[in-house]
Amino acid sequence: MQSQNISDIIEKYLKSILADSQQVEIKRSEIAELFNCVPSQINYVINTRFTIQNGYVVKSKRGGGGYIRIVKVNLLDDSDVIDDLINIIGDEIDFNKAFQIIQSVYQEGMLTRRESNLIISSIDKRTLAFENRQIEKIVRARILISILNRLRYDD
Amino acid sequence: MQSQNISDIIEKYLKSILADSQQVEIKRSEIAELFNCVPSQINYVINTRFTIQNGYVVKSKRGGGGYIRIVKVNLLDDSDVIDDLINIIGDEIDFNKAFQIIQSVYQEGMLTRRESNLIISSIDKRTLAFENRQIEKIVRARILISILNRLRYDD
DNA sequence: TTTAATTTGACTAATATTGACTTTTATTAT
DNA sequence: ATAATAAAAGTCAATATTAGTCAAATTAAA
Repeated sequence: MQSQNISDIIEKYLKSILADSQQVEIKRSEIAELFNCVPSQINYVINTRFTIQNGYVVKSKRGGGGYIRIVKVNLLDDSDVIDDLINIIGDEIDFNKAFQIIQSVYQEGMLTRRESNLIISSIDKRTLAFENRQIEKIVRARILISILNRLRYDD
Repeated sequence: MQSQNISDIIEKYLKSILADSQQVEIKRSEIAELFNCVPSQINYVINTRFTIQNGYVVKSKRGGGGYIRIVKVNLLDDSDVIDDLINIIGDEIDFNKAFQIIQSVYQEGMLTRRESNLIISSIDKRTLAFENRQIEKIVRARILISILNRLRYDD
């Protein structure tokens, strides 16, 4: 019923492989042919759905025998992870990126599902919609950073 | 059997589907065509009849393969307490009042201690400090309301 | 009559798709 | 070894495909 665009379908395909193994290696043109799309669409899928915020690292090689490899990474020490994420966030951040960050923090086990949902509510577009589009992103970054910093210590 | 305006008819149509399943996913333009109205009327119907107070959560995506999904959620018993709190908050709120509200929601057992602390981090004065003092309060009110609305239902 | 609800459409924003062109790497021919 | 060619993947901008917003116009209700 849902996700009828090719990008979502390709995403699901790749993630179904990643459910069983730590990484997946593809040949761009083969996947493009398999799903009847242009090769650059594979890049689009990777750039929008397999970012580091999402917990994936991508490596590729051109030329004969070229490939794209997507590796699922577990982030190591919580405190380092938090530093990295705060750096990624910077001074402003859009909702999609913020969502991905919360998602990966959740997957790290640093937030419960309920906590994640509450945070997502607090930073979503409707909540932070303003005349000034930039303020929205700035506020979102501040909230997120504040919460991540709060996760550095218990109670 | 009165008031057969298009909005009511569309509402009934969607609710008849929701009588059988937990959610309905539509393509805005298709429904608009089906009922011979402009696409934005679908937004009107959703905004006026499928709100969280009524027990619906709406998610959508634009672009190719876009959709609008309406999900029926179980409202928890605290839903009218939440109504009251949202009224108290209004359009803006200072930190102290917000803190009290979170505290009482915590004492009601609707938030864990950790959740409360995360929320407080996200709305504290430093997080929301702005040139304009009023914006701070407005943002705080929005965040708080958004979180309270999220507490109306589980998962 | 006054107010609230509905309808409409022009404009905006987000997301996806496509393809021409570029860059990198490997292989083959000289 | 070196140069030419082939075989990948990358980039980027144009276009297409949705949904969202907002306010004016219209209609219904009080």
